Amino acid sequence: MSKGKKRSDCPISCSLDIWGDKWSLLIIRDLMTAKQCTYSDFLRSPEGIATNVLAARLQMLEENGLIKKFGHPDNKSKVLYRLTRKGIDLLPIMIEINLWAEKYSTLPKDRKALLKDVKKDKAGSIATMTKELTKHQGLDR
Amino acid sequence: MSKGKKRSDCPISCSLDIWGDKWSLLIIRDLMTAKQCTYSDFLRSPEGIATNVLAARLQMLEENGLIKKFGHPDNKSKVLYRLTRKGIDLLPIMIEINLWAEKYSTLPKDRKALLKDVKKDKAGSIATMTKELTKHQGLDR
DNA sequence: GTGCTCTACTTGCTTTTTGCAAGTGCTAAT
DNA sequence: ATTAGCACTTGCAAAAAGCAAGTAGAGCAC
Repeated sequence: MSKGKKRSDCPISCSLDIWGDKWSLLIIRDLMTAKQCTYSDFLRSPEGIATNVLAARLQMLEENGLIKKFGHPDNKSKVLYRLTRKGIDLLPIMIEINLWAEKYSTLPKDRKALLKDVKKDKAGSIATMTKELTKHQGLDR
Repeated sequence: MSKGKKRSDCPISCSLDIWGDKWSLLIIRDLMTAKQCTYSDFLRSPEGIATNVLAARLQMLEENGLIKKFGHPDNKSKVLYRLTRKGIDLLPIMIEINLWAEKYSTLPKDRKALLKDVKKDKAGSIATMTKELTKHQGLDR
């Protein structure tokens, strides 16, 4: 993946050039649920990403403006990763993936509860969740 | 990719296990726009998938029930690939990817026109497009 | 029928990417 | 001063992607 240029002008293809691999959306997922993560938070995720692959993905996601690095407020050796607006805007895609997966596979019950609300008012809950993420990343200021 | 088992119970992760690579969604895209494709149709797409990779993806997508093979009505040596319901249901995800890409990159103007309608009434146009696909695959009977 | 073409793949080989284990450099706590 | 935690890097083997060429069956053309 890394620095490959785009394969065509198709929006699907261009999007996949950025985050169309097995790991990128899991990083985004972690950031959407936890709001901010350290490098080792990502490593702790159940899927078990390899550390060198994680480093490569984080760099690519940052280069493409989906995430951003911050220093930890009270620990110089810690780094925090957060979503940018461009990253937050992947939320509708994530929601739809969840809904698709719900229809075609069995998922954990905590996810099911969350999706119940979403299905009642998709646009509304996306707006609410987006706002929450936006605020937490300090992007509203 | 191929036969790997699932990495976790997360719906995002499970979905990516099936179609989370650089090529699968482009195959789905082709089927959504063309309704049915032959092997060589896929090869002709602008991104230029390698023939062995295409064969592997088609097999995986069929094994996972997203697409299905049919014989060509008037030519035994031709094969037609079509979406199943499970594949058609990826439409909302594809739409959201298009919308995201529209916001963050420049896209061809024919796509822009299509998205204009979508933005006016997202749920409505997804329903219409799904119905059209469903009918064309003969899944309504 | 023989030969030629088209279609849907397969095979073999090189290059790139992934996965895994171990290591490095910096910070912070004991 | 030693140890521990964190954010990576490095080296190497295994897997996947990319590329070129080949194969098997169907469908004409003669």
